[in-house]
Amino acid sequence: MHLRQFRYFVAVAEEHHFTRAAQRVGIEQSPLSRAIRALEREVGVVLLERSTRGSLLTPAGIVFLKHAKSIIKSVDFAKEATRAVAGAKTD
Amino acid sequence: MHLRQFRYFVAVAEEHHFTRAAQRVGIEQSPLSRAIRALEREVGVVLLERSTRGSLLTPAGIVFLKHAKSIIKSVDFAKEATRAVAGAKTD
DNA sequence: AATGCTTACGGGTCACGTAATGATT
DNA sequence: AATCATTACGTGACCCGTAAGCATT
Repeated sequence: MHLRQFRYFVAVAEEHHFTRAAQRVGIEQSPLSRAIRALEREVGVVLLERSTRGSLLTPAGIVFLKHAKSIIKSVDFAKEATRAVAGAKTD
Repeated sequence: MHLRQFRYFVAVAEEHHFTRAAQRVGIEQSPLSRAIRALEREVGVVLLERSTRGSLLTPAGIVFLKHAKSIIKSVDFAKEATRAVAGAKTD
């Protein structure tokens, strides 16, 4: 499970649209579609309801989105906090 | 940043020893060493103090360890919660 | 036909294992 | 010499982009 997948999923969830989400994260629709499928496979749950007019979150997807955003923030914060400690030591 | 790296790091941090940590996570010392180095490079901080008798956490490593464990738990919980919602729907 | 997502294929990067090397006791 | 960690090298898996395909409006 790569953190990249979390960011990809958040983008699709917020855009309701693979094409726009792909532009937002800087890749093409095709690899984005695969990445989301892989994520769904890993979690074992369908997170998005695809249609010809875009993609909406399933109830499970809504739950996962909340967690995913929180985890991304946690990771960023972990890095910052760790750097702060190291910086405080070396400075 | 792969979540695997978090698990690897926790193993080394808790074992104070690359060889034992490698056994614990099911890979060899060599790739484990590289993975930890890559993690340190990505965070931009030295997390472990290596020696011939093992490896101990730096102050920054101690901080990162706490966050890493928390994040791993969060990810596991996110999956469980998401599955629970999906399960509740289909059952 | 147009839009949106998915599958097929080829190429580059990444992660692993084995083996050799470096460093400290 | 023994122990612990780090490069060196080759192989298999993974991720991306391009292109073709399928479904719905």
